[in-house]
Amino acid sequence: MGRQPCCEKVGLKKGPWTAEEDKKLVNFILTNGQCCWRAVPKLAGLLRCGKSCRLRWTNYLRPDLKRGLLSKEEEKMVIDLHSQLGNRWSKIASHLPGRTDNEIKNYWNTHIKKKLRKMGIDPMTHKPLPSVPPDEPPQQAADAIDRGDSQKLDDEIETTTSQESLMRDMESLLETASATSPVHFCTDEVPLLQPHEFAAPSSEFQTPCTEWQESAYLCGNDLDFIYDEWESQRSVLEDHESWKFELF
DNA sequence: AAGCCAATCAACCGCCGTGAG
DNA sequence: ACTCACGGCGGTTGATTGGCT
Repeated sequence: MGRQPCCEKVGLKKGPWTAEEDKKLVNFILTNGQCCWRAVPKLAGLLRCGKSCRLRWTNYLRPDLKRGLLSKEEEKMVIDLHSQLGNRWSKIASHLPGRTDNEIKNYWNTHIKKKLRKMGIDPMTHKPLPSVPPDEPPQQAADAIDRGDSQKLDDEIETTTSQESLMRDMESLLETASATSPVHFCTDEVPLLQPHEFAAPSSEFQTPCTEWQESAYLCGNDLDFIYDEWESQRSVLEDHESWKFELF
């Protein structure tokens, strides 16, 4: 006997969210806060699975989300945390305010993984990849020799040399990150947020709102209404304990 | 201009841990 | 102790976009 589906799938909409659906979801959550996700679509008038609503909110509509590529510092932190935690994206994301696990996972798979490999570092173990012995040129360089392609050969040598120096850079970078990171824990011991860490003073509470317009712009949808809603209902939110918990 | 391919990222799927009954 | 529903997580998929030929 299999598990019951999380919701009735018949007649539910799938695929990309429309601006109209976003509007409904945001309006509902701003008015009611986050309650039982299973009930959200019904109450908000959405033909979506509760899970889908939660995902849309946490990964895209939440007003405290940052947008755009990760900064150098964030990237360093992700690499460092990944070396300690592995693919525990939500744990990694919890150390990067405004970033979601999905975003970090995607960024890792599309950018960092590639970058580390290029530098001769195994992205899973964070150790040097099994390399070709120094006296044996890499295959591409060997091919260049075979073809007598001196320019290509120069390029390969240049690449190999810069890979070595990049790898040294990365090693020292990781050491620095480990030494300076405020995060100190072993693999199975992830610190929980203390109450003072998420109960933000009211001045900080406004920070997400200042970024909201830009987020709306960057995500391409017409989300000005969300910003307006957010502003107009902020006083309500400030009294809402669950919101404080979720946002900070 | 058109077709192809790779990169990107939002969204989905299915499993797992947890807590209530 | 057990079952079940729920939220959360990580892996994967697929639509879209941009670059190249």
